[in-house]
Amino acid sequence: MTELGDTMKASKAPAIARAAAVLRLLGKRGVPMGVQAIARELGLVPSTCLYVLRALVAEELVAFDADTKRYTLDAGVLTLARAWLRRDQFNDLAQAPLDRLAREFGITTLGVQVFGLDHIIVTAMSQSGQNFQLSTQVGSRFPALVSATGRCIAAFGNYPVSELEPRFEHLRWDEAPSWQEWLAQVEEARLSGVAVDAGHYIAGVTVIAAPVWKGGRDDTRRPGHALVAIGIGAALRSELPRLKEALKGAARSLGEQLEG
Amino acid sequence: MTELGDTMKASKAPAIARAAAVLRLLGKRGVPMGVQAIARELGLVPSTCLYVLRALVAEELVAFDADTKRYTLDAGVLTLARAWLRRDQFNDLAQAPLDRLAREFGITTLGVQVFGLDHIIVTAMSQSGQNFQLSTQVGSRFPALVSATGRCIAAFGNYPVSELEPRFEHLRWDEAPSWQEWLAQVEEARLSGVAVDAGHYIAGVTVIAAPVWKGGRDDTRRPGHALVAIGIGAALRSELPRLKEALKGAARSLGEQLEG
DNA sequence: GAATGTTATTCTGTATATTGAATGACGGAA
DNA sequence: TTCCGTCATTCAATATACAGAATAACATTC
Repeated sequence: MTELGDTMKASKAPAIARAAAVLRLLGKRGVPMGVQAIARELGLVPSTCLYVLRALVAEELVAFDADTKRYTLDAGVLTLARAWLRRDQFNDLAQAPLDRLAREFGITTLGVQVFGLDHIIVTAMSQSGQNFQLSTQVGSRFPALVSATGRCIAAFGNYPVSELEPRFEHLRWDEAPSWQEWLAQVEEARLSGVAVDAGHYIAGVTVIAAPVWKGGRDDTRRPGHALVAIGIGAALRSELPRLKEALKGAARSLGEQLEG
Repeated sequence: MTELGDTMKASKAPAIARAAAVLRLLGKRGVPMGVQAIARELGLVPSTCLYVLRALVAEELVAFDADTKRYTLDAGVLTLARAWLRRDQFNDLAQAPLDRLAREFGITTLGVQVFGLDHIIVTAMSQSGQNFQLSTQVGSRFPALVSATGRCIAAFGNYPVSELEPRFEHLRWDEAPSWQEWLAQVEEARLSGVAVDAGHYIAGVTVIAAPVWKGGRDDTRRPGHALVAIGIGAALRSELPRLKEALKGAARSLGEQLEG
């Protein structure tokens, strides 16, 4: 599409951009797809698409069913992911405090990695086993500015308002806040060091996020990660102040441990 | 290197083979690496390697530290893996019986995907929480012919002996069986429908593997998956016959459910 | 401070990956 | 059956990604 075209033309290895686009498409769709369908969707020439697919099959990143001539993701992607999980320092260090918080407060906690104003990816998760819990999966992507992490990124990223507003407009919420409300909440997050989403993103669910800076807090740089706590709003209310402090503390000490 | 050269020259999209090789290298090493080091290791020209890396960074599959000029895997690989896990039919269906077996026998169970005679990848795992357990991680790769899965693949894959022997020679075992012993064990697996490795691969540990055929057993095709049970040899002895039957049954019924 | 070994990066001609049209292969409709 | 549309795949011409040398930016060592 147009987005693919941009990343491709700039690069000196456009095949890689195409390959990544194919992998992501196959991941998103989930259903086995034929060459033509993939090519059409991505705006690729069918023959080129075929070569890309063949190369990916050779690498075991894509599986090919010779009978139906359909392609799907293959298990090779798992191997890469495992390697990443094993070596990511944030992930290693985050798991213990996330577990502790989840257990102590009976909530779900997440570690996320921030990709600018585009999106965040969940890289670690812990759930208190007791009863039902909201939960995502490791690897999930969310728009950067949504929910508590969104306010967190806005509050500590030093982005100009002109960059924030257009992105804000496109977000989906259960109970969307107004632009002015949101700005006020961002300002509050900046002052308190923790961002809160009280039922806006998902009705009845409170989300809290604290920024993590490599090597400790540094207001001149943008936080690369965040710790997130998710709980039922009603059940959380009395504990909220304590949880905010606990999350902020965990995020701070985690940041100080990062990068030696 | 030579292997990379082969897959590359055959392909009409060599950049993808290079990209995959870079990703795997970064995954294997775990440490951040510079352009030159990567290029040297893979037998690439530094400039080409640089372009590959830049493309991968643009796709968020590789992270670049501008200060140290070092590259590592990035979280994007996780997103792909998650997409794969969510829609792999074998994985979905395998988890429940794996959990059941793990709990009932107090062992670790695995679901694996077979890649010909090359290797297998662990795609699902279940551990009985009680005490210490041998365990791998989802995403791990093993040589195809090693341990119980190896005998399983040899027994049901209809491979000519001439293809098996050279690969067999290169395997690493705690207590390597002789070629003749191994062939006898393979034959036994063929007759009984389950393969057993009694302390050969890892001393003191018994591994059992049963083949899974899409759409039910079909001796004209090769099994694409297998269920594996891992337990301490001594603790398992009395239960072994029952476990073998249980694993075989689970593998059969799983195969029948696959592919609609 | 000069010299030497690194490193990452830019530059340029050419081998080649990409393209779009042509060819086959298939499946459903008439 | 024969037609038609759609599919995957091959092919030959050309735009371009790539290899290799040259450059630039470092550290380290003398």
